[in-house]
Amino acid sequence: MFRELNPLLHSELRLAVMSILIGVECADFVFLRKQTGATAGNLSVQIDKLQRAGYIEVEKTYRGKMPCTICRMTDTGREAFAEYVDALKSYIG
Amino acid sequence: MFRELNPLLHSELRLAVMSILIGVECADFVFLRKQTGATAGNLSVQIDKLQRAGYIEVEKTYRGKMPCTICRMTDTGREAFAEYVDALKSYIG
DNA sequence: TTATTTGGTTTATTTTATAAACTACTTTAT
DNA sequence: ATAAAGTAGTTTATAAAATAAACCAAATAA
Repeated sequence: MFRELNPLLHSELRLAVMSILIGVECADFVFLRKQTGATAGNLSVQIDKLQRAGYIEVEKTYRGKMPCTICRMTDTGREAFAEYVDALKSYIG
Repeated sequence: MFRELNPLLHSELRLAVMSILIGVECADFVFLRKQTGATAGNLSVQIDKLQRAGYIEVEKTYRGKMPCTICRMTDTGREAFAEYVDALKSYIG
């Protein structure tokens, strides 16, 4: 009856990050922070979890002299997101 | 951009309970347990939280000699659920 | 009558989310 | 040149949540 909700995606902030990344080629830390309104610490932790799960790739570069963390979704991430959205529908119709 | 997700509803089990209750007049503990596959302890705790939030009403009766806990959604619950579902759409399109 | 099952609740433990504090710089002002 | 303030994060500590394990009271079955 109810499909299981991937706990890695069933988190407001991680879901927001994935929701952004699914629509763009990539996004940096600052952009994600502004779009989500999250604190830097929270965002840092959640990005890490998504990366460890293989849902996103994280590239550490510099923009000028400033550090810049770029995130992009992986195919695995896309699949997981699609499945999560589908599973959600078993709850909210 | 992203609407806030009511943390009381953003929980797999509580969401499942609400999802069941929105479709029926009422449902008892045993039914909810079977439909959700949750443990009794977990279900007990989550029903309590939904009740305290005013999202469901809980009636303690007996079916024959056996205790029977009947749950039904309140108007407040219906509103909260509708808003939650709506907010979710800002994430999953 | 003594298990076993049913229908739960309570308490303890683990996991998760979040905030606070910190690091390593860069930029601006003095 | 130096101090103060800002940027881009990470790490660590704390609060909150989910879950499991243990328990209880009554009913039923052996």
